[in-house]
Amino acid sequence: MFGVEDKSYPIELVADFLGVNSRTLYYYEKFKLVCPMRRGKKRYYSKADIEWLEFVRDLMYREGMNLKSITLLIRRRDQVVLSKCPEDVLDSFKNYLVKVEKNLEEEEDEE
Amino acid sequence: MFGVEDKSYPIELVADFLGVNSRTLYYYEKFKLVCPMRRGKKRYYSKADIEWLEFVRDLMYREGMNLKSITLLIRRRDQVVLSKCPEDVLDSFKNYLVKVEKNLEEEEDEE
DNA sequence: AAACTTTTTCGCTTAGAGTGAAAATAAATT
DNA sequence: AATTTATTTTCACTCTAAGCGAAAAAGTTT
Repeated sequence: MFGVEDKSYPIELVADFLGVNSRTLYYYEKFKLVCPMRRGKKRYYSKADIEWLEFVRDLMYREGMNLKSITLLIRRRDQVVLSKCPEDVLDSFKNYLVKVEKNLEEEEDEE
Repeated sequence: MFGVEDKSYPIELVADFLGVNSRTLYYYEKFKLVCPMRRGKKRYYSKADIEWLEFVRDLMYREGMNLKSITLLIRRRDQVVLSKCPEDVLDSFKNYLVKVEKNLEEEEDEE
């Protein structure tokens, strides 16, 4: 996919690979759809991050979903849609999902 | 909910009840989100139609989902989201869903 | 067929998603 | 540490989806 294991990649490279603008990735981050590792201010995307973003991108571009729908499915741990995401990617994203859910419970508490 | 069993209601009344414009209901129909019975050209919404529309409206207004996402979940018979819809409403909507899926398979064939 | 409804079409508005360009900040290099 | 280079952030703009107002067209009713 991008060569070596456990490497991480700068935003511009990832954006190119995904075929989106880097500003789009910043935008997704605001919606907690991704959370790249940071050294200082600079972002580093892992392989799992990138595959996750591919998955998100497809939901948006291929299927026409919007951001809110995707975050809703994440929060409800939706099987039907999320299961289309590669097992290992979802695994490595799980910790992050938990973190996100906790934050969401604090901010707004419905459900 | 609206009184008597097995009755049906004209679009303006339903729109009022749901708190949306009747044009919105025509709009949803284009996206195959609802399919009211028709006598001639005139539409008649059943109780199940109305409850289904309430469900859809909440997904859109409360959760911020878009139409494409909802139709995707329907096509994938998504449990997590669709299960929030009353059993009986979903039941009476099932025949319609099957019909919708068949049409979709003819038009575009992916999946 | 006149009066009244419902449907359809056209065009406008608002908000979400995405991006370009430049300003601000950080990182790297000499 | 000062200059160059890269990244982040902000601002403003575009494009499309969702929704609705108003009027024209088609249907119903009496």
